[in-house]
Amino acid sequence: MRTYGQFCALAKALDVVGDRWTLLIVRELMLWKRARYTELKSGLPGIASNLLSERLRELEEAGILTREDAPPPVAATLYALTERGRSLAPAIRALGRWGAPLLAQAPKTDEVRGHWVGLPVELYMTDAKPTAPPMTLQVRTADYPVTLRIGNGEIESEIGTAARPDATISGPAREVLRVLLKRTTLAKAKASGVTYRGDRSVLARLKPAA
Amino acid sequence: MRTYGQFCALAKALDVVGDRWTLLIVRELMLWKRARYTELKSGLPGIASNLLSERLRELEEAGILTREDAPPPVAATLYALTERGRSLAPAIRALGRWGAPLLAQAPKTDEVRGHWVGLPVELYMTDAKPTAPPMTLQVRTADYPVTLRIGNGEIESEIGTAARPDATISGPAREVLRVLLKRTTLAKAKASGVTYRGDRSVLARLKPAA
DNA sequence: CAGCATCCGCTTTGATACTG
DNA sequence: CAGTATCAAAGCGGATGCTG
Repeated sequence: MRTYGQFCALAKALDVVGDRWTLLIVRELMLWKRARYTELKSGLPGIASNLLSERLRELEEAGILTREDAPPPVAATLYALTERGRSLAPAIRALGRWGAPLLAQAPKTDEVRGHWVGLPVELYMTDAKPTAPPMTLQVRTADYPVTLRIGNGEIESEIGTAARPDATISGPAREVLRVLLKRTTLAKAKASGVTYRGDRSVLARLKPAA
Repeated sequence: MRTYGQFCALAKALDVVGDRWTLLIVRELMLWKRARYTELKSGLPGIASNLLSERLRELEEAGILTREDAPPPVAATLYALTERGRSLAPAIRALGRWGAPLLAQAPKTDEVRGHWVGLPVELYMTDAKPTAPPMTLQVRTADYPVTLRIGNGEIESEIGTAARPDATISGPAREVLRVLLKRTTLAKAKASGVTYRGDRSVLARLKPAA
């Protein structure tokens, strides 16, 4: 491993997570909680297969993630963050907040994944009615579905479907994200292909966090 | 410039500051406020000269820093962060906090620069007596001197000497840093070559920030 | 001397192919 | 599906040279 060899906390952090793709792999694991190799690859468009496998090995050695063999029926390796890995959340949040304004000028050719919407919603939005009973919003875009659980003042995102969501929002990921982040209204977004079914008050519970 | 091509705030941030050395250059500019090329290079041991010049050009294009020619007498280029560049502070802080535990196992061969102590002190310490009049601590290590101004609940570090500091701490950078971060006592540090002259209450004003 | 630009050998990354 | 193998291209580090 190439290191900076500097007695500096920032340099030490970059020694571990400063390589290309590394923080994006951590992002994927934050969203997936537990993911298999191909799921990670699908969320990292453009990564070379050998690079992903090399990074996963380095991150395991650094104690950022663990690999565990799934139980017999499916026979696969599952990757998950360790506590140390999850503690990267503040850094990812800070970098994400810094980078968010750049999304406005993002080229249309940028790759989008439906499950990415979970990250900004968790990072930038909060529960507007912490004392109300928890609600569930199902997000459906082109690829993986995402379930948002809003309650107790917190928002959690999880990849997958919910049994009985209070509402469902569907459409192109970029437009759906704009609605969830309150960058546009549902009415305007409908023209861009966004549809919403169910309880409108779920959407009303999303509030920008400071 | 190589980009990830992902519609994701984190990826966008890494497109700009994810290259090798880039965040360390920003760190240097946070400490120097305004620095010339050779000053930057001295704080980035190991960087190739052409890489530094390339990164500076990229960062200027990205609006992270500006370059201005110093007034005639000295004829040099001065680099300084823009507001956008300074807004990377939360990200650097978060990454630094994450990396700090790794310093404990840092090899003795790691490079150290005296002015680096300014960063952790600004990031992790706070003014224990916000209402007391401001005080000044002069830090002297092998290379550049650093002035710490403690007052109004804040700590500011600046490279350079103060006219009449309330106290002066000198010695090897690593040991001085341990004293300032309260990882050891002044008495114990004296055995490692740390000396302290002046008002002891300056040191008492440094308190770990949460 | 400050601030690069050039050249060269080495390492890392990217794209694709291949295997249990 | 979950990687490993291969190889070309790009990036990096170190040395050196150039220009005010």
